[in-house]
Amino acid sequence: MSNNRVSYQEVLENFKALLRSNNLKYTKQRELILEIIYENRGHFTPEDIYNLIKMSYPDIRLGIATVYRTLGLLEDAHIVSSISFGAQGKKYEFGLDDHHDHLVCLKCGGIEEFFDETIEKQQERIAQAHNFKMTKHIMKIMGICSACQGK
Amino acid sequence: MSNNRVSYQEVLENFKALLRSNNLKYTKQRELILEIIYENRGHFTPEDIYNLIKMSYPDIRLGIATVYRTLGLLEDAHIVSSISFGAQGKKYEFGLDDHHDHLVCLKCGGIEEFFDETIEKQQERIAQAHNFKMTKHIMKIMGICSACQGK
DNA sequence: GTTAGTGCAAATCGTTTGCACGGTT
DNA sequence: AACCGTGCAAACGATTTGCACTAAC
Repeated sequence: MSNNRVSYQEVLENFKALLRSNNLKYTKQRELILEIIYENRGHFTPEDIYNLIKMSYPDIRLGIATVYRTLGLLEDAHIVSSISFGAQGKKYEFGLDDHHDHLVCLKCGGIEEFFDETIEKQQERIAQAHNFKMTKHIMKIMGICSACQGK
Repeated sequence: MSNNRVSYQEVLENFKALLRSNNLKYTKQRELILEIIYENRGHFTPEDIYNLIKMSYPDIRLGIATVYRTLGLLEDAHIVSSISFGAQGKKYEFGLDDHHDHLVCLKCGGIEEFFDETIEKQQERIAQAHNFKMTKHIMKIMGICSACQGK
């Protein structure tokens, strides 16, 4: 599902251009956050990302607030997308919000992704029928994943 | 969508029986919370419910914690169901979780409900294809409702 | 040198919890 | 009388914010 075709160089250049055109500054922290989420494909909490960077780059000064601020930036720019877990916070993943959905395991917390054309089409039909201008949709199927069913 | 066929008397008796069979006590607070959410059909935050009760019954002692505790109870018993809005909390509505989904307006915060057989079926197919034991699913279509599109 | 970004700690917000008191059974 | 439920206030956990300092431009 993730967009593996885009090289990190390309992603980084895009990000730099975006920063430039918004009078924002290019900092080591911002680069590292993007790099970490690009390299370690998967779904991470802001704290996960903070810890990964602290581990990989012990000498870089970094506060959790910067991680939150940068993730907001990256999400607005559609470079990363997030999935919400209510009071338990959000998880972020690299990639544009290409309308894929999630299977969430209630036992292990693991996340599988899927894309289903039938559902996408039907959502558009429903929105139309309600005269609703859809900008986003969320679908989560929760249950027990195959790996956890044996336990 | 809501189950208007069930009378309040019936609902209340069910709730009382449930409490009895779990060695829980029947209190004025618990009754009022159920009553308020039954009477005012719609989607309410715990705070909404707290305020509604405070307004309608100024002489009843009530703490917000009791509202949270009772809503948890009612949700476990499938008497009410909730929809989550991330860090912004949950909204509760009367009625069993009969697998209906929501259209959420990003402008006015309003919620419309819908039920779609095609989507329900497709979700089951997807879960099966991933060997996933589905226990619950969430679907939210977000955008601008018809009323807000003029503004 | 100007402006934006940072870490830190304090603040926020929805929710939960410990506890002594009060109500239900 | 026994036990559960309650309100209150403090605790919580994820996130945001005010601020003085630092780094990018």
